[in-house]
Amino acid sequence: MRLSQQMEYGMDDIDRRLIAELQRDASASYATLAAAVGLSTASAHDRVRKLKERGIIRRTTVEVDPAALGRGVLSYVLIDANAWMGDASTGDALAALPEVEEAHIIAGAGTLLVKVRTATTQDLQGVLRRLYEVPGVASTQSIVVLETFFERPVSPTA
Amino acid sequence: MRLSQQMEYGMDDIDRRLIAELQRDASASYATLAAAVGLSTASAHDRVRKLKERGIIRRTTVEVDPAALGRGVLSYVLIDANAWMGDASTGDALAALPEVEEAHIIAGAGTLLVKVRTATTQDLQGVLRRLYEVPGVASTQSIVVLETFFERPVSPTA
DNA sequence: CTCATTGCCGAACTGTGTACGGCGATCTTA
DNA sequence: TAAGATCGCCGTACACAGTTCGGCAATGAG
Repeated sequence: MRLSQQMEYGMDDIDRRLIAELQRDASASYATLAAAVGLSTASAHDRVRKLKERGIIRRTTVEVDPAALGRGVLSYVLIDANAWMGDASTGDALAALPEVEEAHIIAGAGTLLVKVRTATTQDLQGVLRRLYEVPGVASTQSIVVLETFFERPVSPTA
Repeated sequence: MRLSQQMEYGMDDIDRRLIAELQRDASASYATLAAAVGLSTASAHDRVRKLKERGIIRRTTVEVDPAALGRGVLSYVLIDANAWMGDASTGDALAALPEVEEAHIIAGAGTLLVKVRTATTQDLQGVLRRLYEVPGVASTQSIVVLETFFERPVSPTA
């Protein structure tokens, strides 16, 4: 076992560059992908296959313009609870709301933090009403995003 | 011009189902993709190509396990400003920090909201120190995520 | 020193992406 | 109402890319 920077995932620098390329354009051919990292097509294919097998690459997906889907307004909602909300049932109840994109349990003042995308601020109002129907929700505090500088994938570079 | 639910993007139900399938697995073949929505291979190919041309599908990418990249700790940082931070230079300065995944200008109490991924909470400390070097940053308030219920793509369904 | 393991490569095969032409329906316009 | 244009859908064919296979060299273990 050799020394590792944080934990042993068996990732070397070529793997990180492969991930960076795939994050940029997962539709690129294995030939161009291999050329970008200085490997043969077969080797690049091997490495990407292993990254998927190990669960490091979870899936290949598409990034969509939220406004085109009627989700042009981004908000974050802090939730205070009057009961324990750490069980899976809470996650299921939040996942049932299609406008909720992320749901986290947090440390500090509040209890929950959810990321919400709606068409309008009126629709955010509707989501808040449905949030109050989730067991344990005592109060909410909404943060509406006026402008987004950037949203990008996890950086593979240290 | 027919009536639309929110704004005219020329999206019909088949387009939304195609997007949902691609979000689930963008590596699927056009044959299986077409079968999932009840179309021929050529038609599915046509629709996806147009969705990309119109910018509705921005890119195909991969979802990566953040922990494997040394980004196992997720935090949100609220920033209060003592100067105007709405210019692009602020966005550039934040984008220079690889741990910052999102940066937004928000309404309400604070001024900025950034999403940060680090290996440890000590590393979050380091990011905060560098955040204070960004012009305009007066104070910060960190929200550390203890557990994530889910993170998922934008829902194409109404 | 020998063996096992690992990562890399070239080449062949198979499947898929991609482009093309034609068909029918819908909407426009005269 | 009739004629034309536009749009979406489809089947087909070809070239390209994904995928697999066997072999080679380097590394590490026994």
